[in-house]
Amino acid sequence: MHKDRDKPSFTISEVSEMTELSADTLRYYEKIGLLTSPQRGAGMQRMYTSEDIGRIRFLTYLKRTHMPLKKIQQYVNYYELHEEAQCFVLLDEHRQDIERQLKELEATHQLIQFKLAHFQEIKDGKSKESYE
Amino acid sequence: MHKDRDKPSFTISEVSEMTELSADTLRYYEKIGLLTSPQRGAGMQRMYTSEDIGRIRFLTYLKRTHMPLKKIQQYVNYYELHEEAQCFVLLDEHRQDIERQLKELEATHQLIQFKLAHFQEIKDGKSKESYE
DNA sequence: TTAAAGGCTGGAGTATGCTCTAAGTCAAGT
DNA sequence: ACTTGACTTAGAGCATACTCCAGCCTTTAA
Repeated sequence: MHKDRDKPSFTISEVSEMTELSADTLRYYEKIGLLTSPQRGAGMQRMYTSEDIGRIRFLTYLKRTHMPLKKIQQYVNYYELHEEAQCFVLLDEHRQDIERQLKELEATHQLIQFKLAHFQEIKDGKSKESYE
Repeated sequence: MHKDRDKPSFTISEVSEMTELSADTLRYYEKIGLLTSPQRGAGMQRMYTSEDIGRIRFLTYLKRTHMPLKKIQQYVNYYELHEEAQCFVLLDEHRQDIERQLKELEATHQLIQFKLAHFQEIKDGKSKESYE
């Protein structure tokens, strides 16, 4: 990290470590428009600000909940154009999708607990010959 | 569906409709070993039993909660070999993964609710110029 | 001054999970 | 007899999301 009386800035490998995204992935996200190009330093090196990192963090929240990169891209686009109504729509759709995912995860979680109990019984020898 | 005093059996297109998987996907799952080959009828047509459909349903629970097909394949393999201990391990790993996913979804759900409220305020004109 | 470390670009390659196509078989209805 | 429609196969193609590579440039330390 580089400081000298300006805003702190970070190299790609520092950001990579902080965000757990590879440098390649960070460059890829920039290429496809998920991240705005950061400032460049000596020799064209990317210099990320804390704000850039905040955006990356938000983006990874969306990504980890399976928002497709194309949709994140649209969101970023609208955000940049200050089209809040569109941003709202996209985020609200994703909220609904998250709620659907929660339901599926909960249902499957139950089912798996049930199956695990079943295998546990077999392990304990409580039911020698009962396969479903 | 076909009945004539035997067990009921279903064609691939019937199963496709019931499970919301395309016929191509069903054949693909069979090819990679996620599904055991069903009985064949006249002209080599697949004849799925209710039990087959039960397996497909279980498999889609796993798939919808992001268990990789390779891992489902391993599970099916161990299941067929009656290696319950291995089945247990794989399912328990997936249970942990589901719990991780639930946490991430819940965190992101909160974050999005917050952002949505923010966009709502902008829409209502309550905060004209505040971008984060 | 030179060599190692780290970054740059464009583009090719990979993994996953389907999805589609071509060419053929079979059974039933007209 | 012949057409229609649903099925079969092997294999090619596609979308998504990376991941890696070659070849080059700059900075820094020895």
